[in-house]
Amino acid sequence: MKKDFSHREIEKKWQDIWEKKGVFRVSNRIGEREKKYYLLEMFPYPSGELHMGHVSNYAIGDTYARYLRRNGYKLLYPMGYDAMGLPAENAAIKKGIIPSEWIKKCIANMMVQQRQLGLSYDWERLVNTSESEYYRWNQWIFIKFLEKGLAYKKKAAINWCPSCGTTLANEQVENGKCWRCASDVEIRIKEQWYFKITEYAEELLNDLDGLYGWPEAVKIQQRNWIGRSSGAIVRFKLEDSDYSIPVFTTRPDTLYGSTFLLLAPQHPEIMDIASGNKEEIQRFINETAVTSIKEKEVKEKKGIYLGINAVNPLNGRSIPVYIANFVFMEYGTGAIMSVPAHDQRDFEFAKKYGLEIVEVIRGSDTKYDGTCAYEGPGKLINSDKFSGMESRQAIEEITSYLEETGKGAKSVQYKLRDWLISRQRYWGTPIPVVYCEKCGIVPVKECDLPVKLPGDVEFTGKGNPLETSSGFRQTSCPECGGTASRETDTMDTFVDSSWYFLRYINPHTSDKPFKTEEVNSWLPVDQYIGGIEHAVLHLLYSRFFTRALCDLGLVNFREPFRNLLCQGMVVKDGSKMSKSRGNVVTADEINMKYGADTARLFILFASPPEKDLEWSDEGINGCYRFLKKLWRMVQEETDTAKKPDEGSPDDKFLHLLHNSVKSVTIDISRDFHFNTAIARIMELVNGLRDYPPGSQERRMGLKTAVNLIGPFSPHIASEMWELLGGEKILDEEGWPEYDEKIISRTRTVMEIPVTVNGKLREKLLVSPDTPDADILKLAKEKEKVRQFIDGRKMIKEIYIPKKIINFVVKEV
RNA sequence: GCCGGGGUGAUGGAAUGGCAGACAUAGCGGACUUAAAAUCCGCUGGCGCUUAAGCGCCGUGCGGGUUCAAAUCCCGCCCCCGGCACCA
Repeated sequence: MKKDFSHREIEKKWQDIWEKKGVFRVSNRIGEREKKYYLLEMFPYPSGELHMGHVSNYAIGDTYARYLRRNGYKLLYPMGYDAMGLPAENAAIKKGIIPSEWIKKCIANMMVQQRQLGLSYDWERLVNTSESEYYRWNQWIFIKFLEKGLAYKKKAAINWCPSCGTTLANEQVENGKCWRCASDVEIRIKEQWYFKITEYAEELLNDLDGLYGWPEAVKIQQRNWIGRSSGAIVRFKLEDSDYSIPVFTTRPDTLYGSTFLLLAPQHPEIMDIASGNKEEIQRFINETAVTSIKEKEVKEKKGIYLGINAVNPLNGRSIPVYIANFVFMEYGTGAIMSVPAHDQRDFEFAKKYGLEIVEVIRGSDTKYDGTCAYEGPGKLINSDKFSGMESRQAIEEITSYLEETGKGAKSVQYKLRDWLISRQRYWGTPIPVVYCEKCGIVPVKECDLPVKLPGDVEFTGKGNPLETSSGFRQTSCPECGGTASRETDTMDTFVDSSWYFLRYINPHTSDKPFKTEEVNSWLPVDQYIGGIEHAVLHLLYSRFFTRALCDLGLVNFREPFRNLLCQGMVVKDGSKMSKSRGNVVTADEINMKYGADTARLFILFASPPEKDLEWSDEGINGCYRFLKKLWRMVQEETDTAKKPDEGSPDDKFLHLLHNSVKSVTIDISRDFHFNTAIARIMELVNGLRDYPPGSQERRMGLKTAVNLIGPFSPHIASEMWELLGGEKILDEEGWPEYDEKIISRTRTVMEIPVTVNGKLREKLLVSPDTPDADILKLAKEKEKVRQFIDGRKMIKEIYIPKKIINFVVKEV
């Protein structure tokens, strides 16, 4: 009799069987009676080494995948690699390895480790975004976007990461630092390519309401990021000029209190309207416009007078026009009307430059007191015919008045900016346009795609390596055939991940990105699993892409991910496990010691999936012990010559069995509470010790326990299933069923806690068919209960059937 | 500052209005063993009473409230984590 199991042997055996039999492959055709399910994990950047954070992500997905298959779903469960991006390029700079070679090795390593974890992907659908067969479709989509006006080029203030040597989208700057390398981001002016995500701002916002399967936290983050504000655009005419300056405000009710205007330093019309010292103004602009946005601290407010005044459109007052360093060009109209009495920023500015402050809103309990702005709502004062009105109403009426008199209009603005996709790096998708002196910007012809990354480049660590290729840049114009130069910017790698989930359906299709009909039949993704750090990045970009592709007629749905599970981070020493932080516990080291089955079981048992987990080996041994125990019981069982007895198993056992199956099923399917599901399986196994080897209870219970543990620890479960005489391999077996009727029929005794004034005094054991009145009577007869009710006045007798009794008594 | 999420034994966690601490880990005690490992059994929230079986009181960040009953709902506060941060 073998005592312990050899995880290495068993895991290898079953991985080979699964692969040989192609158990997890799935065809694109969905039969009429088949229930399809698309389960997806956020694909990884192939760092080359899996750590426990990855294991957590994949264990959640794979366990659920195996559960779904066993419950009759036709399951699509693919894996791929987000293989473009800076780390590979940095490796090239540091170690002189070509990125494509480097990344191939990394992917190979990742795949080996993923297989060793026993993940049940359909490997034939592998997607690698760094292959030209993938990224050519980025280029193709780019050209479609260009044709539709969804891709465009503009010169604007951009975020520049000096360490990565490239521009960044707004979403990729966190607290003024680069999301990848945490360097301070600088603001520069640069001409760059953008995707027009703002075109979908309203829809991206509104449709969040329909995403019932998404965590509220993610939806809120997206809502805040999109940042919708409604208000009015008000035009301020300049004195002695035909110019007027439009400003956006959410508080038209404060318009009478507007005593100056502020323009963003980058405002394009400054030099046309300024009449002060232009040199000084230019100096101010230079100082403030291009700067670092490193800040937790709010910068000191600074401004400069333009030497010109505007007219307040309501009261005709002459008000000065300034430039101010805290006004954003990218938001609203790049100009604001300042109401110092009712906006703290304007208040500070007014104090600094000695500008007039006029109170126009008076709140009921707080109001403007001269020390700081009053920003709340209230009754209007000093506002002509609007005086006395409440803010809410005044906003409406003043806006209508502005519309009637042609001085303004209702307006909605968003914080969301267009997605800057240009990157000055090599290891990304070349943007497929050329610059022709005669024809201007010309897209590469579809038939000439892909524009491949050239091999003859130098990685010096300075500048864009693409510019060092001798042949890449020089090309001919697709329109006129004349000499032209190729764009050397590549795309943000978030472009790759914005549609990879569609490519899994047709990973090898070479004449289009994917087959629309098949994609429509599988998508949206039924369950997506990934980290919350992508709440606004990848998840917002993908929602935008899906809509844009829908409007291009390429898909027929607008939301890509129906349900979203954000798993918690695996944390070590206080920060997220990652190779760059050097705090990883690798999947390999855990795997060597305990095996994949234990590693998976433990990480799922340690906490519910959405919670962060501070990694610790403490406890993993418990899961290892549990599997060993189960294994030993199965060995005992197969060693027993005795045939299981006939007749029906005892009620206590049946109750335990069916209840266990029920709990495990509910815990997995309702809310991914794998930790409690595993606890229930442990209880079942512990309960089986009451029955001797060879008894039918033991035999039945073991089979069920092995079956239930299958999704979590698939190798050893498959092996045990075989040992127990399972005919099919476990992953092709059905999921155990439970019978609610058996659960209630076999409930032999009911334990009813009896409390007096809410304090537990006794537990009453009764048969489940005892009438309620008798239960109360029995409870009152109990010695322990009488101690607390005798001689006192009974106020109330509460019996919540099958749950609890509470007697409310009063001292007399 | 604003918006989220959270705070339960020594530890990971369970319980979402009805027995607080399931299931584990760690610890302690015992069995087996020459010994250790492995395995198995028992105990394990705090305080107090009791020779003992047992019993009582307290206890889910803090303070109040609702309720027959609160970790769970409501109000106020403290602390931790995450996101946003001069967006007019």
